[in-house]
Amino acid sequence: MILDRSFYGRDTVIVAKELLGKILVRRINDKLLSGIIVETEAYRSSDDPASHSYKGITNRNKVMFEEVGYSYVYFTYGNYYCLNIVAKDKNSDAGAVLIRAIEPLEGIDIMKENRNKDLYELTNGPGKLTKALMIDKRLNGLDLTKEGILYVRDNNINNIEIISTPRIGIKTALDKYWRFYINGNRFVSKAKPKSI
DNA sequence: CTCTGGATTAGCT
DNA sequence: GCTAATCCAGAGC
Repeated sequence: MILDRSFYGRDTVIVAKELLGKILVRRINDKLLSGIIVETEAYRSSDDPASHSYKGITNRNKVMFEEVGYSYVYFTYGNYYCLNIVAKDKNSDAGAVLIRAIEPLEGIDIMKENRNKDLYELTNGPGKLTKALMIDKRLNGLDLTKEGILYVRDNNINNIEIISTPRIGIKTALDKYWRFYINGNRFVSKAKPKSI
């Protein structure tokens, strides 16, 4: 039921696409907060100038170089955390999938307390969903293939149409269409890539 | 040690 | 559509 290590041990771009429709689960004490992943981006390694791991290993990005299926949480723009899941095939030294948006399922009341916003503004962006789910740097480097405080459940979804576009908020590698989202889903972020 | 800019968001025009 | 807020990581000296 929980996605296992082999799911993440494939090409980062494939995993980004296949994470759409899966369920991200965050447990806080005995409460579950969850949502369907509706928007992702793939960030690879030395072949991807937009990736944190492009120039090699640092203290911040080291989990991207380690075992797949672990969380990579980083802080940005002075206010926000972004959640990634380490994913790469065995020929690649680093890679991760950024979770950009989810569709809330369980724990919506708690998400509203955390965000003080209406339903459609709770989790429709990478910095928004981490706030809604109370994800910060303390959750960096967790094994998401175990049923702990953060994991991803499998889910059977049919008839979704996947759109790919350049990634959001970057200035390089705009020729790589490594952002994926579920067409028509209202919880996808409203951000637009620089070129499309 | 200092400086620069960011895988963003909210709020204003 | 535009931009301030906000602070840390990474790079350069």
